Amino acid sequence: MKPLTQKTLTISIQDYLKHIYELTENGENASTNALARKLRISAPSVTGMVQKMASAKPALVEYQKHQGVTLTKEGRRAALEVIRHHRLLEAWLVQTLGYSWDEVHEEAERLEHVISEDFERRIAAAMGHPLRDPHGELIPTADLKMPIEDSTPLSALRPTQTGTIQCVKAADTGLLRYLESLGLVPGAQIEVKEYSPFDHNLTVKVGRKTTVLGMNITSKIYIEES
Amino acid sequence: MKPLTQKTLTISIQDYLKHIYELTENGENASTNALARKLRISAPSVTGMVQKMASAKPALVEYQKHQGVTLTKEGRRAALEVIRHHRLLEAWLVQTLGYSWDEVHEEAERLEHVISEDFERRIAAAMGHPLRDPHGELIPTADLKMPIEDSTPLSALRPTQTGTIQCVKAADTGLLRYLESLGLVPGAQIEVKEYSPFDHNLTVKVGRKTTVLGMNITSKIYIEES
DNA sequence: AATAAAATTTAGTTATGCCTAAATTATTCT
DNA sequence: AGAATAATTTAGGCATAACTAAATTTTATT
Ligand SMILES: [Mn+2]
Ligand SMILES: [Mn+2]
Ligand SMILES: [Mn+2]
Ligand SMILES: [Mn+2]
Repeated sequence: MKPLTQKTLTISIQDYLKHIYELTENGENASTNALARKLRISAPSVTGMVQKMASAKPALVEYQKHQGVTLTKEGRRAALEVIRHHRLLEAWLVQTLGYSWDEVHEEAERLEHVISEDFERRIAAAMGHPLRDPHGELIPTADLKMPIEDSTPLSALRPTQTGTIQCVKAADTGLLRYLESLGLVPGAQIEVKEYSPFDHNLTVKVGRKTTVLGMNITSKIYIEES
Repeated sequence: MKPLTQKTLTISIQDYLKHIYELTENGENASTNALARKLRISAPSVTGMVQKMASAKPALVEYQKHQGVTLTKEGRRAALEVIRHHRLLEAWLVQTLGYSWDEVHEEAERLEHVISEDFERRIAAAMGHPLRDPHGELIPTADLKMPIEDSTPLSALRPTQTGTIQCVKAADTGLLRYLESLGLVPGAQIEVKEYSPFDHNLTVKVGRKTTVLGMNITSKIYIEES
């Protein structure tokens, strides 16, 4: 009874799609090696898999030797499906089971591949169809469109600019805990106080705290300017 | 960082363990063919898998050619782990997402293999450590002991005996919906009115309804006599 | 343009977990 | 007991998805 258009994809393929989406969405090239690093799989294994995904019945990716892959319409839809599951699950785990934002990623990573569309609809409805996950990342809509993100990386701001943290693009537990301890969470008001050239450090005021942040961090925090 | 005692078992092996537990718990012999039928896997495949499970590092089953398998202490623990996940999940899906008792089984069947111990603890705590799932089946305790079920199959009762439905051992959606429509759900008070020998039908009064039930059904409904 | 370095692909293996067909063993019937 | 039947196991394959080592192609450097 499963629709022919949405033949069930293996967990591996779902993971490939998700990571290809993330790479290409950031403007990066989804090359074999980039994917291999991201998926923590050897490059030859990735080559084999992308070849398979390219020659699947409805192709999931377009693939040119030595050029990396791009998602087809089918592949993009499937990727957004997985990402929607992941982000809804993260929101659900925080809202109903008291997970903290640094604990949800790993759990969602496993659940995203096995929940039914019914489960997806139920948690979305129970939460009132949230727009963002606990890290502030946009949740693809039920019809699998990715809303447009209008925030800018903190790393692009300069002294006297102010704004609200919209989203933190990170999954690492340690980093997330550190950011939380500094008050760097979605919704927080910030003001850029200083900029050091060469090392690109930013001195940022959050609440009554002032902290110096390196590019490693400022590139992952997205701000809606005010 | 995963404890050596609880090396992660594959989803297939978890399913084998669960089905072996269910067969042996009901006093049935967990023969190759019985398992093959229950798991909907060919008999040769089952032979291969039980051989593997028997020669695993801490053996999960004891296996004698042509004699079927029994669980080792390790295997039993692992089976109860999966069953605890399944039943807690069913309860959770009903209590927090409004699933009906006939919808939960399939979803729990997939989730049971991927939730973390942390997730398990959180849903158990959130529900106040429930003793039974939505079908009334006992949930193994956190330290993986199966509580003792003292109810008896409805099929063993005779006219004038009364009791409360404790549990319905069924997963089939159609059957569960039918039983619900008759009020045959855990907690319902029933009275046996008539017994037809040879076909073993029972005429049962539930609330103000009276129904005739065949062995197929009465053997799956468990009663606490009163 | 030639060479060195990096990225990518091909070739050949491995582990899981399933399958069918054929052989074997156990059980039941005459 | 001997034959028929049923249950079980062995043998040989296949699909998926990983791996390493070696070959190839592309890109960067001199
Ligand atoms: Mn995440
Ligand atoms: Mn979905
Ligand atoms: Mn169930
Ligand atoms: Mn558990």
